[in-house]
Formats: sequence, structure tokens, C-alpha cells
Amino acid sequence: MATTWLSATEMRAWRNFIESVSTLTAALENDLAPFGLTLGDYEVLVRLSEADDERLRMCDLATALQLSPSGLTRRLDGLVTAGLVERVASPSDRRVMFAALTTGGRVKLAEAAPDHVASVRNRFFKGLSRDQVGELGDIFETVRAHLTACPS
Amino acid sequence: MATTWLSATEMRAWRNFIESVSTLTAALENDLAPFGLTLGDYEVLVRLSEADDERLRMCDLATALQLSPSGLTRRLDGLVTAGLVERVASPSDRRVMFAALTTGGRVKLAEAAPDHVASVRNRFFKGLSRDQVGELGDIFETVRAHLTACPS
DNA sequence: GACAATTACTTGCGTCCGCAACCTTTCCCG
DNA sequence: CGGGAAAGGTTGCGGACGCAAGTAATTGTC
Repeated sequence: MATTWLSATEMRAWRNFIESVSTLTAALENDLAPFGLTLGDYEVLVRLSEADDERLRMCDLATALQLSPSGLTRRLDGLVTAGLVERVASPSDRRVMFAALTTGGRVKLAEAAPDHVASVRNRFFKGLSRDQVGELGDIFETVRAHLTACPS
Repeated sequence: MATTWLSATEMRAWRNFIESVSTLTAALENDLAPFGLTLGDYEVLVRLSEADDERLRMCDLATALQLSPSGLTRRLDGLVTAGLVERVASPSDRRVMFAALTTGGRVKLAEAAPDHVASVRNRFFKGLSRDQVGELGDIFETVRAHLTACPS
């Protein structure tokens, strides 16, 4: 069985990609820290703010965030304690809990978002041409589609 | 202060990128699990295998892996217990410890590498054209360079 | 040549999160 | 309807890792 190694071009792409990802997430995390938010916390707030009624079922939120049920429970614990999110029981199905944005959460997100967006822009998009950004969208749309088509 | 939001193109690129990254790493992790290796463990073995004498100083390895000193100590503990790596004291500087690949580690890497490479190829490069791979290399080289130029 | 500053690594402690087990509620099907 | 299967969520447990503190060795400075 001939092992298909990576070509030099692929190797370069892969290494730069891997290294960029970890450095980038560390930098974004860092930029967000002054607001007392984790990147994960921020993602929760964003998802909720985009949802109807600013609320989502726990399991839907977990799926969206690629988090295990228990992981989401814990992450929410923190946000609830911080007063940014509240748990609301569903009247129609007594198994489900909604995670709902509070006023505090809405304010916090509005406060942090401009900085975070600037952070993404400065650290990621800054040196890239318009074409490259478009290409990037195409590439990762392909990757994402392929990944969801062939799950682990 | 006018907040510079993300354009639609940027938004698409960013979301696809973010989602791809987490799904991809989960998939790679999964593919590597049968060998009893974490993606992190695998990275250690690769770095060591590429180093002179198949050994590196702890602090250099930590930097390369973007890991804190304590994080590396713990990760190495596991690899040492598994017999894949050994700690070797430096004769010239008694503060430093080398992490050195053992025969078992070399064998394990040779065993896991083909599968891992196939995994990367199938899950990441599969649907991309030659040009896209090249472009990807350019893009993330730019990003990486920019990130190291402007540390957090 | 001694003492402060620096470097290399480890350990204690706390956080985040996944897995498995568990409880509750709802659904499905005969 | 009634009982088993499935779905939604939380908790106990354990692994991985970062930060701060601690130890040991080296370097730099006067």
C-alpha cells in the first residue's frame, strides 16, 4: 500500500493553517478577556442574540456550538451566574430548558462586539485581498460541506 | 465612532472557517484515537522526529507547540508513561531536560502517520483544487506572519 | 568571587469540558 | 391506553491545561 504523502504545497498550506489557528484563537481570546468573556461565552451570546425571541433550546445550542450536553450545561452555569443569560422552562415540553439572553447579556454583547469584530479584522483579514477573502469563503464552505457529509 | 462591521463576504469566510476548524479537529482527533494518541501527542512525536537527534529541550518544544511549560510537562508525563518519549538530562546545562523519542515512539509514529496523513487529505484537501491549496498556503502564511508580527 | 536577575522545569490549584450514569418527560406502537 | 424506547438535561468523575509559586541552575555585574 503506497502511502500518499502530502505534497510540498499541501504541507505548506497545512502547517501555516494549523499554526495560524492556534495563534489566532489565543489572540482573540486575549482580546476578549477585558470584557470578562471567553470566546466560548461570546459565541453563546451571539447565537442567542440571533435566535427568535433571543432564546434557544439547550440541545439546539449545544449542536450549534459543537459542545456536549454537559459542556453546555457548565458553560451556561457561568453565564447565568454572570447574569448574562437565564434558564427558562418550556411550557410546552417540560423536558426542555431554554437559554435566554437577559438585558445584561444584550448589553454585554453590544459592548464587546465592536472590539471583537475589530480583533477579527485586524488579526485575520487585515493583510488579505478582497479576492483572497472570497476564495477563503469558497474553500471553507467546501471543507465544511465535505465534513458534514462524511462524519467521523 | 463608526464600527467597521464585517462585510457579507468576510462574514461568510469567517463563519465557514470557524465551523470547519472545530469540526475538522474533532474528526482528526477521532481518526487518531485508535492509535491511542491525541492530536497533541501526535504533534509532539512529529516535532521530536524532525529534530536533530530526535530530541528537543522542553522549553523549545513548548514554544513550538504553543503550550505553557506546565502543559508540556503534563503532556510529556503521559507520553513517558506510554513509553513513547523519555526525559534526558542535559549534561551541559543541568536546568534543562530533553524530550527524546524512544524506539517505541518512533515505531508508533511510523504506524500512525499514514493514517493521519490520509485523514488530513480526506477531510481537508479532498475537495480542493490545486490552485486553492496554493492560495490557502499564501493566505495562512500572510495570517501567520501578521500574527507573529503583532503579538497579543 | 558573591549576589541579584534570569532561565528551565515542576507542582498545587482551579477551570473547562467530555463520557457515562441518571432522572424526567414525551413519543411510538401494538 | 400501556409500556418500552427515545429525547432533553444535569451530575459525578476524570483528563488536560493555564497561572502562580517554588526549586534548582546559570548568567551577568560590580
